[in-house]
Amino acid sequence: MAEKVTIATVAQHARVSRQTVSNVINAPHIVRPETRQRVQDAIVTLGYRANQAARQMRTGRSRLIAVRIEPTRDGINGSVLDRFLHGLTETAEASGYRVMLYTAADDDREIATYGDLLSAYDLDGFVITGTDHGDPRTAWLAEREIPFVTFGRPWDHLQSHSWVDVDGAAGTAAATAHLIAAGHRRTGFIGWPAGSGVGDDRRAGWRRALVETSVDPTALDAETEDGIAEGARAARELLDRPAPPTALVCASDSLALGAMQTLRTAGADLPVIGFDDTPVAAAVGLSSVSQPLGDAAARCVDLLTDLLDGPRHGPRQVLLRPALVLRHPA
Amino acid sequence: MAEKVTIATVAQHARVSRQTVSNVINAPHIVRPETRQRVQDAIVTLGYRANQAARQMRTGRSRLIAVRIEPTRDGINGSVLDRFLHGLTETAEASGYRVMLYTAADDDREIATYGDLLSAYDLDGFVITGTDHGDPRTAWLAEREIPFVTFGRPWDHLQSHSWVDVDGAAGTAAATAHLIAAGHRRTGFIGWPAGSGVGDDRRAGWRRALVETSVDPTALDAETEDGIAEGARAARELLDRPAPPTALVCASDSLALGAMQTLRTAGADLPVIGFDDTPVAAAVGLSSVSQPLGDAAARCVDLLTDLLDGPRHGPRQVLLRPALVLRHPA
DNA sequence: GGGCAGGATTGGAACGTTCAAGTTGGTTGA
DNA sequence: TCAACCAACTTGAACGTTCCAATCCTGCCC
Repeated sequence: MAEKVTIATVAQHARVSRQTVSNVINAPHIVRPETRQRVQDAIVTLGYRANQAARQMRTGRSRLIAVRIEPTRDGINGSVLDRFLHGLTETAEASGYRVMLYTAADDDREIATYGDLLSAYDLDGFVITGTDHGDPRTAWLAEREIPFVTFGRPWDHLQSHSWVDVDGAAGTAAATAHLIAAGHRRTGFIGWPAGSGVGDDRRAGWRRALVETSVDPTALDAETEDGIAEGARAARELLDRPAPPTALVCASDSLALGAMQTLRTAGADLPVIGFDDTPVAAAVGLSSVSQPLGDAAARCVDLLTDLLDGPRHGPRQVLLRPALVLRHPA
Repeated sequence: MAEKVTIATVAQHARVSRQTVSNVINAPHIVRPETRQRVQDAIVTLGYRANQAARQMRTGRSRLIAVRIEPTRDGINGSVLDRFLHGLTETAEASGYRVMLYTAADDDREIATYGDLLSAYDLDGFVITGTDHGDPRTAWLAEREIPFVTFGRPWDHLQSHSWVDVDGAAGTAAATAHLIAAGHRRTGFIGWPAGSGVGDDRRAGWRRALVETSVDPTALDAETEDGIAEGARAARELLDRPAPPTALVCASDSLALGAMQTLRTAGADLPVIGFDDTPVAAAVGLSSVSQPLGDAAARCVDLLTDLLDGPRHGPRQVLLRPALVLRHPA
């Protein structure tokens, strides 16, 4: 094992003081180019790497950001997190940050974990996913002025903190417009009960697209909880109506998958478009609205590092457009 | 914001020295019970939490373990990582460790990242997934005596380091036995080309189950790369043989899914069992061999903390039995 | 040539913890 | 009676970095 190389080793090797080495690293512009070069050479030669713990103790900053890894929800939608985490880690690395994971069974314990992570590890910031109306977590963080970004809009006060989200309405609108263009004026929708921000948003996009072509959406709308069985049931119910839809847009791939099952057993051949572009959709040839998760993760890191490193400007928001992925059932 | 509470604050409050507080935390048995209680009360009252950075600087240990988050492979099998990570994080927390993520495009860069993580963050250990024959990463770590555990057997020298794995052969054997018990003596297998440790293992289980009932496996075996289309092709090829199988076991859910497609279009109704129990399998009602990922993750952490905290004993190995999840296609 | 401004560099101190080497005070044993 | 010992606790130093204040140059102007 090689000797431990510290800032002092580098200083000695480059015949300068510790502080000058530190300056080369943290404020290169105040060091004379000639000296800077000599120090940089020494750093490379010795393979020096700044010790984060020591830096952290002095500065109080850890260059660490925390993300919660959720106790795998229904599984079918869960795999979304994978891609998001990967994007997050990758972008964070590029900005000199690292990602730390944590879990929590509920909001209260999650908040307790914040305290722990902050005082024990000096965490710099948080990325929060799956926010709800009046989320206690964001309130807690905001109150203490701890930097954080949410992936998902706060549906109550849109401007109060930084967030990144995907424009679900634009996604369902695009899906609906695609079906209308293919001749399906009566495109139905299976979505979640009103009240969830995300669900309402996705329904709104579908509704908008229909209204734009002067079709009344009310008779083509089905509300149900998420799930394959629920989707199947809702599809059956829609087909039994007086003027059934000739195509379907769904708020999730789970619902869409259920709908496809109903259609197959009923021998009906309506096009269905899901939401989230999960692996399942790809596997069964289901068209779906795809969230740009890599981008979303990258923007989350950007907004967070903005809060951490950047000059003091208020919170920022980013709304990304999803893409429509068209497939043909096998 | 509350005043920062350090070990000195606690010491003052409990009328003891810093060191005694430190002892209460790290070596309680050497402190008189009475004093210990007083210190512990002070800790609770003040809400003291040991600063990791300071501890780390002194001890050289970070209580951090690193896991790679992979650049989402084919998606269908990828969602396995989610559950594994969650289990890892949860168990690590219980043992007082935290999980840090990293990415790397290839083995070389992964090794470079090890160096970075070790010298900058003083990482205590690594959990490595997806190991291959003669993996350069494990060699690098072993050479430097850095604690690590792999999820997946090293297929060359089984005893050289700690690992956790799932007994794939037991899984396919159970699946095959189940089908045989249902009357399918000619149970076929679709697996990957010989040479991959995991693939060969899964094939071996199927083969063993057949041989036990005196059926010759050779004519019922198909080799192909992983993928839905490949699975479909292999199934067609198997069905065209002189004595086609009456049931199928597959090395992955992707292959199984492809096989199911072929069977449906061919109007054949053979039972199919996949491997990994991915969300896709659950969605389409595919029976599958389920890996106990939560357990596996927990055991990984156990073995790693064993290496880190425990008394010096050699590497250990854990082989977990997978479970057969039976479903009925919708 | 002496004074001065300002950029470049330096040395001491501090962050919060644990290690190593103490100091106390009480008990044992010859 | 006093050395030796032990348990319980304390004190100073060190980990590697950055902050802060001080010092050293260098060139410029009068």
